[in-house]
Amino acid sequence: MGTMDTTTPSIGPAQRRLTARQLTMWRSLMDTMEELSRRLTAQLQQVGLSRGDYLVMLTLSEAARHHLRSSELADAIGWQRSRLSHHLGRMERRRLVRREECPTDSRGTVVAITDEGLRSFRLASAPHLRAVKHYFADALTEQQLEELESILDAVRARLADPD
Amino acid sequence: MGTMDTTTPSIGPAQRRLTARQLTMWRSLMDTMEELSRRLTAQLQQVGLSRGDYLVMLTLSEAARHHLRSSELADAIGWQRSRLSHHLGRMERRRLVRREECPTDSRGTVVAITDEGLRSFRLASAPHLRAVKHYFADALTEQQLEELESILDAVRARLADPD
DNA sequence: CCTGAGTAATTGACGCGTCAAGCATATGCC
DNA sequence: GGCATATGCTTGACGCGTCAATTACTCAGG
Repeated sequence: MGTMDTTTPSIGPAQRRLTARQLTMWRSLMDTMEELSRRLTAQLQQVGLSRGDYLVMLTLSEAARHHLRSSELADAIGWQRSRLSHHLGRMERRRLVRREECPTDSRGTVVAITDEGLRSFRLASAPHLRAVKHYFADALTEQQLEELESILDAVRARLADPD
Repeated sequence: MGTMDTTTPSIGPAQRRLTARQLTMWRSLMDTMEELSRRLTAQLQQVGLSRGDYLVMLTLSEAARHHLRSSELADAIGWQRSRLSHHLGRMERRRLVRREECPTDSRGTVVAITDEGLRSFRLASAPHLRAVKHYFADALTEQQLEELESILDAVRARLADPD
């Protein structure tokens, strides 16, 4: 139970258990990210959009002719179909997007951003990016940004690993 | 609008706008954290607990006599009261916690973890910590952990800043 | 053609989180 | 004491996210 573990001769994963330091960092990471996320959400909410709304409209606004197949949109933003369906339903009620039949596959749906949606997105965009810059980009040095990149790569490698 | 901005003589925040690199890192950070969070949630779900359940029970299990005032619990885990109320309601239905009148302030509530809750928490704990170790701690070098610490400090400083 | 397997998207149920409103009790001030 | 105000907690409404089930269509093989 002590810090030194005589049963594992320091091969493989450093220790069998998390060190106090690792655990602290983990909690800190979670806390910080959650607060950051809350802050960004609150910022967007001031113009009446959620983070999901923003992401959907960003993707649509960048797409050719401002529309995408529902499944392409889901893949682009990494959402499950059902999540997207629910979200589009809510967005459609607010006239931010429109759903149309897909001409090439009658099972499919094409999602388009409306003029109103585009206006709303453009209005939200500048303050949102400013907030990201303020809380994230301006907080870090170029050096730290690089370090973060390698940290995220390392974690993503773990997530991608089949084991 | 180009990359070089002649109006700001490179003082203050490096650029007026986010660089492509910063924006990419931001998206990467968000994506990675969300996936990490999903993974941890799924892991806990295998033993029938949510992340919230785990956090609440962890805190209670560490408290003197396994109980806390509702507001102390909320502060300890950084939740709003209403969130905690809702969550405790759900946990109480599943007999993981119990709410009792506070003897010193009749407005107050004391929350205690039940035996069943404690059993459930202990059962969940080892695999959960193993997952945190696997996806997070083992992915990073000691060096990276230090870098992450300073990165998180920098962001937290921004979040704490009044402006 | 017709059938069966696969695919696109939606739906319903339910847990979760936030906001605003509400209720009961405590407390400071006259 | 009695009132205003503050505090501790709960509630209801509603947006959000996941899972499992469902509907509607496509398409390959016979």
